[in-house]
Amino acid sequence: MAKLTSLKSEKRLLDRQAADGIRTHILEGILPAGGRLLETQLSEELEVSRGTVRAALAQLAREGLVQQVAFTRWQVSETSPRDAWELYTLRAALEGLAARLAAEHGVAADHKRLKSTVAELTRAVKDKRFDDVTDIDFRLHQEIVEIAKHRRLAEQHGFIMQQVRFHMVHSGFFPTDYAALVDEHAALIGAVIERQPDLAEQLAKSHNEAEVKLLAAHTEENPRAVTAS
Amino acid sequence: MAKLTSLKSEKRLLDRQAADGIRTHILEGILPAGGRLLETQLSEELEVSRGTVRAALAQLAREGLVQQVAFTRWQVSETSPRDAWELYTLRAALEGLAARLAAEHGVAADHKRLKSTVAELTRAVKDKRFDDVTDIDFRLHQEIVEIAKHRRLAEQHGFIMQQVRFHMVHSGFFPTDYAALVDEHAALIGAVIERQPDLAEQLAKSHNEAEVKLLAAHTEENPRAVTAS
DNA sequence: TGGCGGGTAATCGTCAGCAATCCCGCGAGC
DNA sequence: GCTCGCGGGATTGCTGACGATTACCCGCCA
Repeated sequence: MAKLTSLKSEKRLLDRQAADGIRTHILEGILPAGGRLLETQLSEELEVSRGTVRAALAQLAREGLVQQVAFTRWQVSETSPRDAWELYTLRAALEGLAARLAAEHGVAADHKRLKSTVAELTRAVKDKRFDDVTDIDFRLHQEIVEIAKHRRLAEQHGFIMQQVRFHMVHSGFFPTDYAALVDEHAALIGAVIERQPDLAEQLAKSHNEAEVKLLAAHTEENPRAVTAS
Repeated sequence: MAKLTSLKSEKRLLDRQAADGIRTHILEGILPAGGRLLETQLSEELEVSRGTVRAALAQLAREGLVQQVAFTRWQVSETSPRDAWELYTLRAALEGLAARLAAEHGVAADHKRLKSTVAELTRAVKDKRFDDVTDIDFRLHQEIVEIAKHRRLAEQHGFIMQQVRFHMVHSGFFPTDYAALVDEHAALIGAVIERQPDLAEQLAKSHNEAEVKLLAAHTEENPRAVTAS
């Protein structure tokens, strides 16, 4: 059952390893939003050449975590309410498609996995392990996308979710109504398992719209909480 | 009224110019699908260093036009029916969102521009200038996306449309029912102008679904027309 | 036929260095 | 006081050469 993980791609492609390292730092909030990134400094810390660092930064720029100011500097992206709106609307569109496809193409094994993850989510909420809740939430959505068997969709969704995570870390926004969260996910997964594509798509979209409204309210109350200089 | 176009970003960023050059060659079909790309050869032809060529190729790989086989070769992407399905389903989701937003946020000037482009399209079909029809079709969808004022959506849509163009060139698939094409676009633009977000989204999606069905029929009739070794 | 090993060719990664550009502070001039 | 221009310093952009690593091809051999 357990898949073999490719022996290759272990050590190789140094630029991607470099990107992984920088990405982790950004996603964990160690590097502040808007913070500057120096090629020479990174190349010393990571012990790779400047060229490799440049390749890594270009990749991260494509992922939306880093911005390039030509001839001047690299910096960690900043977070604005506008970004949050873009992320959630785009996420809704992508996850709507993913939910539809998953409802159409999912097989028994997929359904089993989804049920298991929902159960995990429910348990984590009951136990008030809220850090775990967030992780499981992300994983659940990722599983739906994987079931959709759509390479480009999975890639785009991954980038978007990375930015969502980044935005959450730097804006201090987290879900509040955990009961509703569980209900919405349970309903979505139910629609997927019962092979109701239209309903699944609709639920995936409305789930995201609910979040974007919460977020809007949050940024109203906490204006300019994080935006750097 | 006319905006000033930035004086900068004209000549600079050699790696992007290199990417532009290679991209054009690929999109025009000069380089065959699956065709190999040699760093040394490209660097000679473009008269830039190999490092710059590598940066350009990495960019094109992120855009989906080129594939990297680690330590071995770069090659132009190949086209499969699966790719076509991915492109059209993803495109439907993105353009659905774009149409909805455009219907919600579009202003009079936007509506005027859309009407003008639809008129162009109608005229081109009437005159049987079918090359122009394809270009105007692409431009119309791009205008809707621009009206949506959604940076990430515009970026993703651009990449997808590039791949759609690539796939059309290499699979020899082009629209056939031009009357229906004009009707569908007119209906979509009408919904946008009349500010009917739900209808606009629905029309954008069904328009794409119609195309994916045509494409499926086409690849049934012409199996393996282009897929290289 | 199937496995082993060497040769070749291409990419991956490094390095030193120069060019191009931007940022910033200082001083001149109004 | 304010604006403007002008260098100097810092950082990125790009190059060329080089060695390291890897994949592919092909012949040898059992």
